[in-house]
Amino acid sequence: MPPQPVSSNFASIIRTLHHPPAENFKLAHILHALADPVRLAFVRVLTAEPGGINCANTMARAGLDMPKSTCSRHFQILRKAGVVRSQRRGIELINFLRADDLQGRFPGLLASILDASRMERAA
Amino acid sequence: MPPQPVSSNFASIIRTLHHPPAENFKLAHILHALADPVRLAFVRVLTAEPGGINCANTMARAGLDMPKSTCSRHFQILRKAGVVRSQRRGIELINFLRADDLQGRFPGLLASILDASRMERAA
DNA sequence: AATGGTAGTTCGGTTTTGTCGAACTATCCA
DNA sequence: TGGATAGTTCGACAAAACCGAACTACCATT
Repeated sequence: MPPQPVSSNFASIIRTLHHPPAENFKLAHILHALADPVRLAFVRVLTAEPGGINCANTMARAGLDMPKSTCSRHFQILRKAGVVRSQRRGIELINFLRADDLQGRFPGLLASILDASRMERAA
Repeated sequence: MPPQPVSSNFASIIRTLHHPPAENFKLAHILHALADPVRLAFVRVLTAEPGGINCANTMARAGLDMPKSTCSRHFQILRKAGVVRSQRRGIELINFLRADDLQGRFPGLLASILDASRMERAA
């Protein structure tokens, strides 16, 4: 086949950022996504950032430090479960909590987990 | 050392069945324990059995079949997280949901997860 | 107190899942 | 076109899940 002149660069965006529709959320996946202190900390940060926040700043706000690849993987798990939506804004990837989708699919679930998380931190 | 005449057989019971006190529950452990369809099914069964239910019957009521060792391990994870209390009754091990302890430590958490689980099943 | 039966745990080997550095891709700016 | 920044993917290694087999605990009978 002939060589591609320039790699069409939106293909990879589509490949990396697939978000499940709310009706396909699986409870087990959501609980697994939140059953990790790092990811739960990320979600707590996201609740305070309705305008979205990028990966590196999420780590900083959570007071955590880790390799970029690990952070990326944590966000990937949150994304695949439906907890987070990510969209590119310029050079960075902005993450949003899918609070409404979660509330619609499993009412009260996220709120009670976040309550529990804050309670545990406060103790 | 001198040979033990008869192995003191309560030691192993203490070894196998250690239940954390409610104030030591970790949210991440509880979510991890419940982030598995099999264990979540077990917990749903336990909610309907306030008098406790043994391992084999829990599987049966959940409509599941698996090796004993796998079932044992699932209950071990639930136990270590604090979701379940197990006590020997004669030949069998009876499992109870620690609903009150969970409610005391993380109010509303278990209820919302069970609601979500039943909702997902019903759909 | 030996035998046998039932309930469940532990062990060992294999498979799956998580972690992290290195290389790669996407985007912006000069 | 080059350099800088943000994040993803790859590959190798480490940790955890799975299941059959062997083991322990308990009860009942003899």
